[in-house]
Amino acid sequence: MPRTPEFDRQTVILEAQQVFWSRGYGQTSVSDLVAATGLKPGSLYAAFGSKRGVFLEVLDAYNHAFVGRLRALAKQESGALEGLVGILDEIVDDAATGRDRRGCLAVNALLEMSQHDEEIESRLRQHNERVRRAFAEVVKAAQAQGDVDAQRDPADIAAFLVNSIWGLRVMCKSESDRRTLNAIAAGILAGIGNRQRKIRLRVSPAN
Amino acid sequence: MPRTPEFDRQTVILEAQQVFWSRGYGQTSVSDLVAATGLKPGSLYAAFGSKRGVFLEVLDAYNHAFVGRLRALAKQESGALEGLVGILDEIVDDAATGRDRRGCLAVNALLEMSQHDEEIESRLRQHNERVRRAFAEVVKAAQAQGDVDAQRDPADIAAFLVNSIWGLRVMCKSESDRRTLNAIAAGILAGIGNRQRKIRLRVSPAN
DNA sequence: GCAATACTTGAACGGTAATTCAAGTATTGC
DNA sequence: GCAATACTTGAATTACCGTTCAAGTATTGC
Repeated sequence: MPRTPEFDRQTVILEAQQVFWSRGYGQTSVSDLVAATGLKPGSLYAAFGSKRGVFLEVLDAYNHAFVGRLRALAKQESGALEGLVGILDEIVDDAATGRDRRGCLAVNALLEMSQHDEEIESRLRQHNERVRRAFAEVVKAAQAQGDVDAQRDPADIAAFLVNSIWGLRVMCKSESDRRTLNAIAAGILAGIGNRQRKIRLRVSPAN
Repeated sequence: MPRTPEFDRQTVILEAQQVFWSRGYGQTSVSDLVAATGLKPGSLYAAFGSKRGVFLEVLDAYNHAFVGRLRALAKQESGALEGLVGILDEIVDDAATGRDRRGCLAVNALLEMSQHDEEIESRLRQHNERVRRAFAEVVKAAQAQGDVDAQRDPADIAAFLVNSIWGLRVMCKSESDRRTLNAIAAGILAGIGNRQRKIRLRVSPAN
């Protein structure tokens, strides 16, 4: 009897994610979402309730993807530190290439909205905690593998890592000099106690 | 002959700064500025041209104040590292008290506007460079005073410091646990090579 | 094919924002 | 005091945005 919906919810969310990520919440109009997803306003509102509803789902999808990646890293039997360095390296590379400068969707949302939208604030706080726990698991694995000082609390190291990455996610908006970015990454590795430099950042061609 | 203007430009800018800092650019309406400054729309537009004009001047004032503070620190004959730790400590304390969670006006502006406003982007890039140079001067002083490893490039350490502080300016939006924040600060100090912990963070009462 | 179902469509609505401008008003030098 | 000056005022203007809804349309089971 009923007609079946003509769109795939997850596809729509990923398309909307691109727009929100590039332009932020406030600068994204419903018209932009309509253009990006192909859904007309009525369908969008039937499916998600509001522009804000779309955004909340986009945020959840974003967090889920990143936490999933970290959990996979923590489960591996070796290379946890290499995995962390890989993530750092990727963020540095993203900043140095500097094509879009979109930064991190969650950081952008936190700064744009947490002040005046309690639901988004608490949602992002939950996301933040999940990310930090996931990082802590990876750090714990790296400690078990003898690559990170086992004396220090993994949660503390994870908090420092998240802080540093968030810094890079801001930095990428105005800095694309690879030498500078590598120096920052080196400082971060020193901060997690990797004094011996067992792991080095991949040195990419000069910027 | 002419009537003299009835307001003090700097006072108006500082009042506007409070509003932009608390609410961000997009969420601040001209009515908010009218309410905060006491100037009516017509006077505001006569004096600053546009809402954006007010914001640019606010941004300049903000940068000028912070850079001035750093330069004063660099000129002192001793205590450069203590000064840096003091700034860190202040930011941590601000985050832990978490009364307003306004973070850093420049970071907020960078994330909100740099993508779609080239003039603001380049202005903030200049500000960023000035801040980093000023930090580098303080680091140089700390090196001369024997408190920071003199082998490392002050500019690199400064970049790492700015990155870490920007991270904290994001972190304060969703984290106010003092233990966690102190752990982050400890990581930052480890990152600038303060292994011996000559300087400790002031330990404030539990959160 | 047909009726039932519910998805799709896009024009219209109400609200709000930034900006302008013509009228009002306070201050100045003489 | 007076005329000249230019600052102040706030209602009006223009534009856009999120949201709704009534009409249209495609799909399904029979």
